[in-house]
Amino acid sequence: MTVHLLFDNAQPKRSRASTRSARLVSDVRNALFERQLRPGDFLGTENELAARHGASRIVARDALRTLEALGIVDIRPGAGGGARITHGNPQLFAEALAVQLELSEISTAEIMDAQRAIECLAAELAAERATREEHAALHALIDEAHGLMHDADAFTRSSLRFHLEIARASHNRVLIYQLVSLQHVSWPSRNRTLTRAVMRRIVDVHRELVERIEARDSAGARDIMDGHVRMIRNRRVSESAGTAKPGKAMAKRSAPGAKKASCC
Amino acid sequence: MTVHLLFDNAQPKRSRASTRSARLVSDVRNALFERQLRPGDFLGTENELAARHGASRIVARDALRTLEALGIVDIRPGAGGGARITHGNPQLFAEALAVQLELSEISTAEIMDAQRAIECLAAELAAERATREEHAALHALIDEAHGLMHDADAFTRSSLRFHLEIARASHNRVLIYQLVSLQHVSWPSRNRTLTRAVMRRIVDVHRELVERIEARDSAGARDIMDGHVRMIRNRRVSESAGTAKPGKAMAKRSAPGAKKASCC
DNA sequence: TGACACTTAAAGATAGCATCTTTAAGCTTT
DNA sequence: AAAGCTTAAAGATGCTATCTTTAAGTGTCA
Repeated sequence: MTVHLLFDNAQPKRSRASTRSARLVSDVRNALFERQLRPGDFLGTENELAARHGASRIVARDALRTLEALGIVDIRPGAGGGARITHGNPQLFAEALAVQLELSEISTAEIMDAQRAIECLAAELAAERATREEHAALHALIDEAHGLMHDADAFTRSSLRFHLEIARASHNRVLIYQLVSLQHVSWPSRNRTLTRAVMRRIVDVHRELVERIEARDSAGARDIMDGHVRMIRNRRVSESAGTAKPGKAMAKRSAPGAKKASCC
Repeated sequence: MTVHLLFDNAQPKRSRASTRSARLVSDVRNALFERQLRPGDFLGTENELAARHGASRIVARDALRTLEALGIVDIRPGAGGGARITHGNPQLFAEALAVQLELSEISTAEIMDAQRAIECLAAELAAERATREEHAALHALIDEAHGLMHDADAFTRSSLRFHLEIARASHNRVLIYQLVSLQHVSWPSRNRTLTRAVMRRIVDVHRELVERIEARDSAGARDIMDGHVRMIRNRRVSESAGTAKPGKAMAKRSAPGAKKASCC
């Protein structure tokens, strides 16, 4: 793997790349990509790290805060504590994507298109690979949604779980990670303009989708999912058209005298 | 947006969620999702943040290290410096995904499947939306690759840029972000077992792909990309089968006496 | 225009206290 | 003697305070 080589020239501007803590972070990350460090390995305590690098505790602390935020290490206080390399944490990654999409001011349409790509493949692979247990789980979620048609919010959440379960049935963790991320930014958790008729149609489509998956009809599953997500996309886009995002005009360049933070 | 609501119950264990710096981070992130803070806004200096929260400078410093790692703020020293909300940074997000995939010990096959989903949609959308300039850029990259067939490494890098250019032509930034991320972990930057015949076939496929894109044939473009990425996937999987990853057996649980870091 | 000093703010160092967690010793009970 | 509970000690981060050094703008004066 030569991943770090690709990243090294993408460091923040200039100054931050040359601080001692940034170098420490870089060392750890490179060691990780070179497989010299593996999940679960003990990295050291603040004082050990500082001593090993001939720096003060502040430097080690800064580096650990960064590594922690990147989801690379897990820090525990107390005897036997210290920093350890974590096992993966999808949630954290989902958050990173959500933040970046927010900061980049990306439109709902773009997000939903990407979601379509993920979900179509998930359906396709689920048809090829889903187990009997996963088939049963999907049926259970359909029944659950069917029983929640009186509560639009609960119905939406159940439907969200259904889509996620299909990704699980694809047995591809990358798809799961990406879907979790995109759902976080694209699915409103409440008050959709959701009529009873729409709910019924959604349940029908879900049911048909599971039929194709059980029949191991990957092309059919993909097609149904494609149409389904396109429908969702169009609903979302027209909904968010009302609550138009503040355009770039509001996001003033950081000129001298830019808006001061009144909160935080 | 109610994104933060979804995340709040996904905080790290327990201890770190209740520190002063973690609360400060949380405040800023929530303000961001609630649109009280926008890219470019000035957040304050270490001392200002500390004073505003009635904490010491170290607390503000810890929080800023975390926010910086999350790609939320940009910090500059000197007069007129301090912390500002960044505009999006795709690179940083790509890195986050690369790290998580590494830590989760995900297989090449999983990554390449996900990449197929992304690239197929990119091809489809590129066929619908690409401009004349983007058509020209694609042609230029094909010519470039054609002239680099004597150098397998350079050919590979050029080919990588070609795929990325198609994502750009899709005019969907989410697809671009995701492709950049996946390429970082899936594409070897050198010494593939790349024969002249394979290179020629790749150039041919790329050329055909651009033809379909120019003809606005989205289904055709998707089909070609699908087959192309499947081929790449199979090559990668068989290549990585030789250099088998160290299995979970090596990643010992952080038992007392787990491997000590010899580096970093 | 260019060199130089001044100001601002982060980077880094040092010392110390506070607080929380885990470990382990010691005691009790069965 | 073994199991379980209590408690004390040790270990590590959390937080504070103060200081020096370095980097980045800004303005001044030649």
